[in-house]
Amino acid sequence: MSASITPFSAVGSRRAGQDDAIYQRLYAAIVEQQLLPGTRLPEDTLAEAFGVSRTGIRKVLQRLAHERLIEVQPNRGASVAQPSVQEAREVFAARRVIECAAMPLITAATTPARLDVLCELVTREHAALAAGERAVAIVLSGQFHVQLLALTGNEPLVDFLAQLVSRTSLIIALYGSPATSGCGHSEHEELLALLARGEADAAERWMEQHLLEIEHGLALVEPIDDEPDLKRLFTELAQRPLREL
Amino acid sequence: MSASITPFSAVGSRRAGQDDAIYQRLYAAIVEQQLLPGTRLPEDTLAEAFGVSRTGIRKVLQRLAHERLIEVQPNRGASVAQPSVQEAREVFAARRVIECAAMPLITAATTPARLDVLCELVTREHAALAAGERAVAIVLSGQFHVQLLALTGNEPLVDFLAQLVSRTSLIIALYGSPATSGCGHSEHEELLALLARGEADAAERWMEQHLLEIEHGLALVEPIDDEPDLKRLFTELAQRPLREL
DNA sequence: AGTCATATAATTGTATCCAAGTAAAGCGCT
DNA sequence: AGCGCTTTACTTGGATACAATTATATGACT
Repeated sequence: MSASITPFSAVGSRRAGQDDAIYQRLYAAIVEQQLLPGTRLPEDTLAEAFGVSRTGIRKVLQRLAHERLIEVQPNRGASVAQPSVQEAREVFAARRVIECAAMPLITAATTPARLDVLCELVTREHAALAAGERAVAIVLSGQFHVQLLALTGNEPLVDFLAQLVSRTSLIIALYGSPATSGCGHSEHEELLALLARGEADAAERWMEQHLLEIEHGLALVEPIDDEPDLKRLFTELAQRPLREL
Repeated sequence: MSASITPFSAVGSRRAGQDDAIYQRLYAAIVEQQLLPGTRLPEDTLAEAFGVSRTGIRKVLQRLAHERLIEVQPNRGASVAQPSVQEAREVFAARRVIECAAMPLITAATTPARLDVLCELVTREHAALAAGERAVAIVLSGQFHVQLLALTGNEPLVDFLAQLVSRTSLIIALYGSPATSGCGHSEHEELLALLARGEADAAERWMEQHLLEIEHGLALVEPIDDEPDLKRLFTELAQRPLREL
């Protein structure tokens, strides 16, 4: 019963074509962590699954590749992107630069009606969290950040942040513990309070702290490869004393 | 004798394919204002010109469309983008947010060797301007801004700014007078001096002023459509008294 | 003359086909 | 058993052919 997870950027006035639906489905599946990082995406399989030819699939994959949600190795095909530790750090650093710097503009553009929209997103986020839908909560948490920046009315900035937020979903999937639910419990509400009072500087500091907390809640260490891990795991397992289950 | 104008973003580790060369040529032609905004880009013509099939061309066009350098109307084809006045304002606003906010990071990352790289860009910009190559000067001026942000080492940010800078070329082509040569005469050197002295705050203020000056040097008014203009032009021309050439 | 409808030309959208490249399996050898 | 080579299967890369859509030009009608 998840709300429709649509890509944030409308990408101009390009009206939705046939393959746009395929894009949105894949996009949603990735950011909702149904397709985990590393999952291979063969063109044939997708074409068959969506009932179209490989041509249409390739267009969609290209778009996702440009948005860095999938990685395409030449002659090897596409798979859901696995951001490296450095990439992850850069994504967070970029988010800090943009979201903090835009905070004065956001505060200036705040109106009660617009606050309501954000408040509703927070409510839905809490509901998803309460229902145990962690992945949906992460997406909603990201949408909060995007909708927040949307108050600036600056489409290029919003599109770019939407991209960074999408990549953040991948990063959480890779480096987060099962407990990491996007942003902290009721932190977003704190920001709304600051905005309602028009405290731009405090809001900016809050955002920096908020993003730092999320980043520091991750285990940003390069995951070990499967090969040596398996070897060690087996020898370790062979030498382990037997224990009844 | 223009230096190779390559797209700033390396777009990951995706090694250059065959169509990447086509992309770079089209990219350069657009930002150098050889292909002016509004120019139609039929797939057949391009395919024939580059000696490849339409398949490869479409991939390139899709990428350019994603970067907002061309506009693709469904069933109508692609043409060089014509940013609206609002788009232009948003591009500049986005640049102000990013480039100003990143200035502390840039100042911190400044080293003499890196300043030399920037200084050389300024030199080449002046040389192009002196040689009357206005379009090249605009591109070099843009590269200065991108290389500046590259000091942060933040790839997502740099890629995004590169996109904004490219769009700035289009905006200048549409709303600039023949005199607008990207950035002011020897302004960039002023910034380098500030960076050398490590004055982060002054550098940030300088950048804001710099970008505002560029924007205000443009005639950001919606261009009149050709239709009524042509009618008026012809009647005006018909009633004009004859004059010997 | 102006306008609407039709027909034609041009361009894009999509599917299918063949070639090329890469990874994996199979085989023989040391 | 381990290592290297060859072959096979699979996947993508690119081109071509056909269908769909749009814009233009032509013509008849008001």
